[in-house]
Amino acid sequence: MPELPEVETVRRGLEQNLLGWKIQSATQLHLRALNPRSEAPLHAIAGTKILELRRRGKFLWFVLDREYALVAHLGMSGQFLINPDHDKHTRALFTVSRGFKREALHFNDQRTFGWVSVETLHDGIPTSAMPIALDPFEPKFDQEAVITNIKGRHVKIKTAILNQNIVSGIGNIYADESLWLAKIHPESTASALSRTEIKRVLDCAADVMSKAIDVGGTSFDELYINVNGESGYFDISLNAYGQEGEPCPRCGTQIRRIAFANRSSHFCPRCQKPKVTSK
DNA sequence: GGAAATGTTTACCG
DNA sequence: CCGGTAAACATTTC
Repeated sequence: MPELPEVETVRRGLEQNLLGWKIQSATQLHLRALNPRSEAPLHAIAGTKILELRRRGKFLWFVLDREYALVAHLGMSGQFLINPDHDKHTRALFTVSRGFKREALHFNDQRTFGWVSVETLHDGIPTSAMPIALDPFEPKFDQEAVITNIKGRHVKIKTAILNQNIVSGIGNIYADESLWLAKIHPESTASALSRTEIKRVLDCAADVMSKAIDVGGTSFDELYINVNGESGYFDISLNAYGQEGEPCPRCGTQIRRIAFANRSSHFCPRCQKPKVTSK
């Protein structure tokens, strides 16, 4: 469940189910399941208690009653499942307990781009998330600074908002949805946009992701589900992403799909006119 | 068989 | 060194 709203959905699910629980065992089952930059083997967190579940952008971590935190990035297909009825693609396995209760927490990941790691915290942030920018929902998110940063770049606006070092949490779905809502063409040059337009994109991103969180994120299939296996419902609210050929909900013009960085961009050719400068 | 899929890292270039 | 771009990573499905 990969973008900010899906990661937040997982964070809430873990929080509701496992806060205060003890991690009895932590086992790595796949070579790539542990981030190479992990500061300790996975079993180093055995015996710890889960105090807090935190998130920045797409990074998720368990605060424990020990020096180390359990950090996770879901990549393209990672998921946390509590007592699933299958072992499909389980890359790491945790046994958790509270009193006499005992449950299995699976980290599953079909495409193995996701990972877990054991890391120290620095001012509350794990080492691997240090270079990651704040996401739009953090109280200290400095929108003015982000606008200035984006305005100074000679890249497509979509590239800028996907850059996790500028603003974190936005992925391909919510980038397309944010730009559609803001009426900005994904290939517009960032520096060619006004501060007002860039602000609109950021405001729309927060708006879209907030609404997605409210309904449990976007689930197209079984790959993107909550810790209890439930799907999110935001897919029915998508206006641009995956809507090629469908009428734009605003003006009726057919949504167009174009290639973008080994993937796709979806936009309304009438509502979203490109604003481009060569250099 | 080719293309595409909700992500990040790395090498490479000017 | 910097900013920017493109390929690579792995697996599955259409």
